[in-house]
Amino acid sequence: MIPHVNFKSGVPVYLQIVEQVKAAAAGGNLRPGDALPSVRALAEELRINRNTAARAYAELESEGVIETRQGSGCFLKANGASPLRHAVRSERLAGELDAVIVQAHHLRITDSELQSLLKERLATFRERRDDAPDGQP
Amino acid sequence: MIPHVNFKSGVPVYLQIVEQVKAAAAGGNLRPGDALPSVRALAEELRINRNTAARAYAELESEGVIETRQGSGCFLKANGASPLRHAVRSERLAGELDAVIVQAHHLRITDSELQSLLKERLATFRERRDDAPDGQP
Amino acid sequence: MIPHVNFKSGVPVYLQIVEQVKAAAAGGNLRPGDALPSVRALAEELRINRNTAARAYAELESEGVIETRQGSGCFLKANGASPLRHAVRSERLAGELDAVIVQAHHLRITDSELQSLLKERLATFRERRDDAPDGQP
Amino acid sequence: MIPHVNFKSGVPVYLQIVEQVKAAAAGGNLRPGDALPSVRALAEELRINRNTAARAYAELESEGVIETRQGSGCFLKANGASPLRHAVRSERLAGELDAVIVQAHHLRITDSELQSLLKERLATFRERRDDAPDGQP
DNA sequence: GTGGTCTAGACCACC
DNA sequence: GTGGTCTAGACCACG
Repeated sequence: MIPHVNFKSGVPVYLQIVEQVKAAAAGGNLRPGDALPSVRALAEELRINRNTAARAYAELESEGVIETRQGSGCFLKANGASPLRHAVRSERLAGELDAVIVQAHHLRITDSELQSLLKERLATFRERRDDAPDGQP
Repeated sequence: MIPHVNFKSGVPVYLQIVEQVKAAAAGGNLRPGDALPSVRALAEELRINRNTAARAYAELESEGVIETRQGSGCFLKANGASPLRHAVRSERLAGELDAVIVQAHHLRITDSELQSLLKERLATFRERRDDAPDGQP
Repeated sequence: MIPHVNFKSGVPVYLQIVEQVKAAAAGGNLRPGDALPSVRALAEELRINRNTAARAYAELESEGVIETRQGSGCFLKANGASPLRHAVRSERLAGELDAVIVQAHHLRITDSELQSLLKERLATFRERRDDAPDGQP
Repeated sequence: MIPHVNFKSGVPVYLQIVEQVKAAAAGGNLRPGDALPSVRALAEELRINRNTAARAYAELESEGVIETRQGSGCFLKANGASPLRHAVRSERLAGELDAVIVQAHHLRITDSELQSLLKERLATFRERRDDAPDGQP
């Protein structure tokens, strides 16, 4: 699983990597236990500084998404029990949803269109997970 | 309509203002034609520099949310026809939704919980709009 | 290539820098690929704030004159194919020429004097370019 | 002779008026002795503040382009002898020409194209002057 | 080391 | 009175 970075987007490169690994984990392209490329391999592949790659992995580890085992590399962790209570977690998500709702309003997208869109995107993710039963094919 | 800012959140103050004005517009607390507080008044109220307030308004104007008239102040624009085609707009929103879905996965919130949450938040917004039929009374 | 700024002229410092870099590029003192002084070095040299220097470079980048690479510095871009059609470009220049013609009239400089003056200035520029075949030696 | 202003251009309204009056004088649409609209007529016509119109006229008067006679209005002055020596005047113009040359370079317009363009624009101005032998027709 | 962002103060242009 | 610009200081992100 090699992320793809856009140097001109203004979004920090290390964050682009973080987001893509998280998205791959959510979408099933990466499954618990799967190995990620080594820091130096990733750096070479994307033509980025090794520090930048290391920073992305450090961020992912601190978020509990991956696990680095000295000498063997980085691996996707199981989507373990979150340290936060369910109510807290859904509250956090509610904040993000509100932002999406606000933007939908300014994009003149109706409530029901938004709900359909969510349904559609969820289906896409589910499909992707089912198509990749053993991690990246 | 006076936004409320949190100086310790790390989120730039001017962006907090932008988001709150957009949310107020989407939630019905601000209606097209309504005047926003002047740059000076806002700055004094929030104890921030005038430039910070001005920057928030500049950003809102560049996003097409407000209109600024020299010497008279800033006013909420009608949520006019977006210059983008509908397909482009919903694609843009889909990207944001995907990010929410990814985060939901990492927060271990199921698809159906997410859908319920969206429904609930939409209801909250609708309610707010109906309670403020003439702007904030 | 170190620009020279005049603090009493009333012209914004950052714009003076922009103009001088553009003039150096046109006059051959700077050639594609040449490095510009770093933001910090330029600021120190001219005794200005780093932001002022950075703003000049930002403006130059947005005009497509230079290219800025994180961590390495700023470099003069090749005077690449303009995104505008030739007709549009010469129309834009015509507007500037008209302004010069108007001013010539108010300075009571005749048409033929103006034409000679242009010829003379063009020769000066050409000479400068020829004297600096490898950037400023 | 009623100028036309563009409120969205960012250029101060009073300066747009100044430039247009000067251009009209140079192009022959206004001739020495011609009357300009009164401050209040101009302000009403363009839907601008009377102060803005007055400021434009003040600027024109201080540049020696027009003359205000209390009670009778504003009139275009003869393009009187400039207080500056010829050398100074052509030096000033040379600076403006240099700026045009630099921009021509960035617009990838060749030296000879620039010279032709000047010739063409001068011809246009001359023609306009000849077509309007008695001021605005 | 590099460039970029956010906030701020002073000043200006406009109505 | 209104909003806008320029310069500045402190801090951050990146390589």
